[in-house]
Amino acid sequence: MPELPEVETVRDGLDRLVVGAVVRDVEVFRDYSVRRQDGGPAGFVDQLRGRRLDAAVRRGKFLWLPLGAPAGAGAASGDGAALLAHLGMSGQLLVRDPGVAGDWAHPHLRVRLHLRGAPSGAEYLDFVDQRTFGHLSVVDLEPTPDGAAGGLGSDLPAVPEPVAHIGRDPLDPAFDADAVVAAVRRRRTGIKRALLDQGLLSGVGNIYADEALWRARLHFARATDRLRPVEVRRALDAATEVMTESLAQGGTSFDALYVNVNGESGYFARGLAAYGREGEPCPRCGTPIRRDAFMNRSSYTCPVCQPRPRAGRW
DNA sequence: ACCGGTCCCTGTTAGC
DNA sequence: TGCTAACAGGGACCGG
Repeated sequence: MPELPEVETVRDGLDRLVVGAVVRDVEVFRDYSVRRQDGGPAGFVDQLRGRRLDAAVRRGKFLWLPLGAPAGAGAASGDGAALLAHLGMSGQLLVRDPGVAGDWAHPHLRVRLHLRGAPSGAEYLDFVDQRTFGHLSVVDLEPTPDGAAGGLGSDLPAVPEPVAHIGRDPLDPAFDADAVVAAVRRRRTGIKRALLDQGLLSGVGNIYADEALWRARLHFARATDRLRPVEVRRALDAATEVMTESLAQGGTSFDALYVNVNGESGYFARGLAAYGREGEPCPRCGTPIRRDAFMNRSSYTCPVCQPRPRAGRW
């Protein structure tokens, strides 16, 4: 599934390959993929057709392309609008070369944008999504409360309305680790729940939460209000490290005209110390990794490096 | 305001 | 072999 580093790889690809293009036409093959759109599928098409893709911006796992009017048309009103995308767990954005696009169609193609004037010469931007947890919509931009850039990839101090309540992610230059440490410690919950809470910080999913906690040697159930600041900081720094390393590996594995996100990057083949490794030896101490049910999914820990807190003592 | 549980969706895999 | 059930998971949403 696309984690933050994969989404950043996609953002970078869109920045290079389709920013500057005008949307000639839009096809929606699966209404559910635009379920968040005001006005439904017809509204989606109407608000996108004829607009120019002006930038590629990301915060956490949300990705958006601010929209401009095509050359010769009047200026946009207000803070503008953007094409917002969330890839969910199986979404892909595929930039199609006219030489191979032809009648090529993926079985899970949900939305197709027809482009004109892309710097890469690409003809289509395809949204492919097997499990349809992802979605696209055209939304209004609103100013950021702190006046800093809304996300990575643009200096525009604005974010899509659905992103406004999401915290910055650890790869954002404006990410304030000290402030996040303090906010985490004000919560009364477990550390993993806090890491996954997009309101505190964004972009950390189940996999990276487990990897970060393994690196920081913290059990997922440790109480946030009883952790020392240095321990919370260690978890945040570990999350940043894991994502930075993954980005370095994933960013080079995709073809220039095929911006791909399918969870099969090199990272998953060799980078994971704990996640998905039940029964396999901890890379640090050799103890078999343990799997626990947690929040209707799984958590992987080393029972020695990450001892479970005992009630009333931690 | 905070916190935790449930649901959305589909393809793959495990188990009977 | 064929069926069912579990599983993967971010975030909207809802009730306490």
